[in-house]
Amino acid sequence: MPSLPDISESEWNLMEALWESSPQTASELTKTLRPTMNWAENTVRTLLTRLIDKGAIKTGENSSGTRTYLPAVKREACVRAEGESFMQRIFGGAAKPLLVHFAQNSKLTAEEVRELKKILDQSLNS
Amino acid sequence: MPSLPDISESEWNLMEALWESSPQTASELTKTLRPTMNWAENTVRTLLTRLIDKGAIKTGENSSGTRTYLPAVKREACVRAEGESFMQRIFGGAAKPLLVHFAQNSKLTAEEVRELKKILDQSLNS
DNA sequence: TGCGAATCACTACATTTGTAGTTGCCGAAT
DNA sequence: ATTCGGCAACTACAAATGTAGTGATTCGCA
Repeated sequence: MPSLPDISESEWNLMEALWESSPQTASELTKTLRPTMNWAENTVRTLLTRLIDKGAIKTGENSSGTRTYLPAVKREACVRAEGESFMQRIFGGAAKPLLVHFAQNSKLTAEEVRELKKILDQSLNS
Repeated sequence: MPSLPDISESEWNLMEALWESSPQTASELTKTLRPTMNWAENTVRTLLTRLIDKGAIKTGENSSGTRTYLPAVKREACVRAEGESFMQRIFGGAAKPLLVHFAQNSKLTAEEVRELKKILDQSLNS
């Protein structure tokens, strides 16, 4: 178990951009994120450095010799870790209350409910 | 919308203790939390002060004139807020992917699955 | 009636996070 | 060669968080 790094909220946005498409250079990332985050490029660079320190991303180099960045951890694993941590913090680690909570607090379409029920079933016999 | 305060992880533990039983004095809380957190009483007091500043708790006084603390916000509301924020951060605000994720990553008993399905149904017609 | 324990109000201090700014270097276009 | 725009390395700095320590008050008890 590589024991995943702790990714902060701002950092998470960066990671999403990289999970979505990588490698990217710092300036590419800045442009990618501009619509949502509107960060200065230096902000992006700082976050990149921190993510490298944390071991969440690695670097490479593109054809023109510019440094590129790419994830060193899988999104799914990070999502699981975040989910675990959240479930622990708020629901004492119990999945059912969590599921009940979100089921009750969300408006779902009939179709979504159908899908979810199917998944619930699969979470049993498989 | 009272716009709930931002409660940190350590603070959340304190809140849980108060939601569980209140009012409590600082030293009572310290004892209550000792098994789980093992905090110095001053740590508890600092957190209490911060929670007051944030408007998450209020104070009273017990029969012997010692200050007591009690929640100023409802647990359910805070859970909803935390849940919203988590769902936003990790699942882009979409409930279905979140539910799918936790449904897939949890081992549930047949009974729990039954219950959840019922709740999913109710989340529709009501 | 001074003392030790409990209660408070302040202060402390390292980390983490959010969000940049500053400086130095390098290569391509005047 | 000068110059200017990227790129990279460092530095900055305030707010939030985790986790106490110190000093002043007070109140029951020896």
